[in-house]
This record gives sequence, C-alpha cells and structure tokens, in this order.
Amino acid sequence: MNIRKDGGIKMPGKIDILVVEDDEDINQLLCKIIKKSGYYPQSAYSGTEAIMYLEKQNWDLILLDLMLPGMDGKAVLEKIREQGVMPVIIISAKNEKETKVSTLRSGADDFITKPFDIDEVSARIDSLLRRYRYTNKATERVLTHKDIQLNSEEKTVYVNGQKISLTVREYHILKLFMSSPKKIFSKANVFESVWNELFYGDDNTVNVHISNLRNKLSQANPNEEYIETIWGMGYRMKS
Amino acid sequence: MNIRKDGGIKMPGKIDILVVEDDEDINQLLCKIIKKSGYYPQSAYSGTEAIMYLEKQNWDLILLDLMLPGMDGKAVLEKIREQGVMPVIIISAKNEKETKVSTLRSGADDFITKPFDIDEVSARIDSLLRRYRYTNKATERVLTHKDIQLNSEEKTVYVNGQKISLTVREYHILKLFMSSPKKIFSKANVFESVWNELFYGDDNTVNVHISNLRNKLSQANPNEEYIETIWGMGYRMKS
DNA sequence: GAAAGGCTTAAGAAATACCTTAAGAAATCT
DNA sequence: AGATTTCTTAAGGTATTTCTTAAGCCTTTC
Repeated sequence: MNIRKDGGIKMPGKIDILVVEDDEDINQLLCKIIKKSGYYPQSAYSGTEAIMYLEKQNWDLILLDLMLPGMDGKAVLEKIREQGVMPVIIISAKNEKETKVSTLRSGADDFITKPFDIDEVSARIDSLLRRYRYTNKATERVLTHKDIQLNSEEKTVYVNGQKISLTVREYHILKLFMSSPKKIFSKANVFESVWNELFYGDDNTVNVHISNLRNKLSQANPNEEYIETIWGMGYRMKS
Repeated sequence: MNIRKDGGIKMPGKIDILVVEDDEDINQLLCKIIKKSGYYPQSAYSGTEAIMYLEKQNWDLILLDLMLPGMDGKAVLEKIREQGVMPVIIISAKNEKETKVSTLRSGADDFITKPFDIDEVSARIDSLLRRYRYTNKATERVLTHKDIQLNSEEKTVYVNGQKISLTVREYHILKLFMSSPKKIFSKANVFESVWNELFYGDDNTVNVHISNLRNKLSQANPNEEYIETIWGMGYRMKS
C-alpha cells in the first residue's frame, strides 16, 4: 500500500497534515484548503486508517473529526497523545457543547465547527503551526557546521564570526542542508522541501539559489567550501 | 459559545485575564475595564466554559462570579487551585457576608461586591497583579533598550529623555518587541499577540501601526533607528 | 579528446513584500 | 451629542527578492 503520494521522506521544513474525516467531500475540501496553504495533506477516512498513518510517520498537525464510524474519535486522540506532542484541531458538528468542552479538556488544541469557513480553517491551521513552532523546544534552535552558525530563533546566520544576511529562500536552503549535514539532497528534494511544490524536472532555480548562497558564504570566508556538489546526485554540506 | 479567536501565544509581557460571569452586560463591562487597563480579557459565561479556558492556557488573573448557572462558582475556584497558583478576584452580590468569609478562606485573593465602582475594579486588578508579580519576578516592570525606557507599571515610554505618548496598540507592539529584543516577530506574531485575534493573511494594519510607532520614536530621537525590518521574516528591535 | 549532459554564473524581467499617506469608521472622552 | 482620538482600510509607490533565460564551463562517458 502506497501511503504517500509523493513517496517523500519527512523533510525538515515540509509540513505534513493528517486529515481524519469520514465524509469524503469534507475530507477532500479540507485537503484542498491545506494544499492551497502550501502544506501536504493526507486523507484518512476512519479511525483505524488514522492510527495506521500515525504509526507510519510523524505529522505536523492533525485535523480530527470526532464522529467517526467504527472507532471513536476520542480513541484516536488518545493514540495521538501517546505518540507525543502534536497539534490537533478537532472538527465537529455544531451544538455539541458537551463534546467541545470535554475534548478540549482531553488535549485538543483548537476547535472548528461544521459548517466551517474556509478562510478560518486556513487561519487556524497557520496559527496553530506558528504557536507550536514558537514553543516547541524539540527543534534545534541553533545549528552549527564548521564555522557556520544558524540561529533559527533569530533567523540569523554567522559565518566565520560575521553575520551574513540571506534571503528567505537562501535561509531555508541552508537550514535544510544543515539539519542533515551528511545527507545528499537532490534538486527535487530541495525544491519540494523549500518551495513546497512538486518538482517538474528541468528547472534551474535551485541551481541559481545555491549559487547565490555559496557566494554569500564564501564572501564571509573565502577559504572554505561549505556546500559541495555531488555530480548527478545533488548537494550536501562539505564535511 | 465563542471559543477565543486567537492564536494566543502566551507572550511575555502579555497579560491574560479570564472573566467568569454569567450576566452578559456585567461581563462586557468588566472586559472593557480590563482592556482599557492594557490587559487582555476573555469572557466565560458559565462554570463549564470557565474550566475549558482554564485548561486551554495559563491566565494571569481570574475574575470570578460566585453565582453561576449550572456549576457552582466554588467548584471553579477549586479547579483553579488544582491548576496552580493564580490570582483570583471574587465578584459577588452585596450582603452575602457568609460567602465572603468562606470564599476568602478557600483561596480567593480579593473580593469585589456588585454593584462595583469601575475605578475600584481597575485598581484592585492592578494591585493584585503587582503583588503577584513582585513574588513572581518573571515579568520585568521596566524594559530598556538603547535610550528607550518602557515602564509597564505606569505604561509610559521615554525616548532620549523625553516622554512620548503612544496609543494602546503602539504601546503593546513596542512592549512585545522589547520583551524579546533579539527575536524576530512576524506580522502574524505581532497581530495575534497584540490584537488577540486570528491572523488572516494579507493584512496591512500591523504595517501601519509599526509605521506610526516608528514615526513617534524617531520624532523623539531622529538619529536612531529602533525597529528594523527583516525582509520576508518580520520585525525586530535593532541592536 | 570530443560529445553530451549537468552545473554555474550573470543580467534583466517579474513577482512579492514592504512603506507611506490619507480618508472614512469606530471608539472614546467631555 | 459633539469633539477628539484611535483604528482600519485602501491605494500608490518603492525596494528587494525571486525567477527566467541564456551563454559558458566543467565532468563524465564513449
């Protein structure tokens, strides 16, 4: 069974969202909203399916309908909490006041009632992701490689003692490389991770940005080579 | 039931106050007073709702009416104490002498009787926060950066020796920046923190307020640049 | 060592993010 | 209720980044 459509590994910077909702139309709609926001949705149509996905990989956020056939939504929620700390937004029909209170109590982070406003869903997802990234200590705050220091809190990069200023794209690329310094990233990897879009073969933009990034890095320290090219494979931090 | 619309990151320096009162008019009035004092109120109209909010996040202070429909106010109070140490002000109708003694005994910090005087409420809130903050010490009362001095007790700001007058929004923005002077705040961060509402993407109000704030700051000292723009990322105090 | 395909670089075009201003709306004060 | 302050919204302009293109360079392969 092929779970991920893109066959993708969970990249840093790529945001995966699991949508647990039995109504097919609503599920599709939610996925559409998510995709439009630049994240990667995955549909699950039952509690059992949801749990399978939960065990398969980590998720950055979960949208969970409480009224599921078979397994109860609450059981899924418990499973999520077992799994670790993950942002959860509960979806539920209106006027289920009792449910609302008790689920928020049992560890949901936010709440959306059906019928929902598309923009609101989008905004709540964004907000929750921001909130988690703000408080989440799990992600390293400072990445170091050779004499590069990348501070993801201040979003600053120091090379050879001096601060260099990168554009957002350059910053994300560097962060991607530094988060797995031994890994080789193909152009497709970089593109899909940083741009959040599917990579369609013959594109030169990643090349260009890496070139610019290299320039800025070597401007701060001309004696070092930081990003190496693995011919026919991709790029990697030079160790 | 209106769950707060915020993306409420509990930022340092941002003071959240929960108002538990079933009478809608009184609740609104209290919220108004609180807002005017520069804090962030959240209405709860029942005991169950109150408890939900209690479990959702931490609160700096709670205003609690004892006469609630459904769940008793005392039960809420117990729940509060379970949750940890939080300042609580009890609101209650006059001439409930019995109640006054017993609730103060059960862990309330202060007591206001209806009908109340607006200034008195405001004063009691300030006083109680001050008392707690003295022992807490978590929040600085005077923030300093370059030649800016922000006194959160008096809610005054001095730049280059001279006092400048800011609007409430401007004040909060500046305070947010100064509370973490090295951190970059995105527009969404600023909006959700200062406005306490969900951020819906393409909004210009933060821009405008920051522009106004910059004008006022540079009017007091034209030679300095206090708030810098990090392109594509947000804003930050210039160091 | 020549051809092929991938890589790098530079420059102009397009897109995006940001800043300022001003005017109307809303809230607040008197 | 009228006056004042403050907030929001919209529009036009500026700055910066990002994308595209194309030409030249380098590595591999035959």
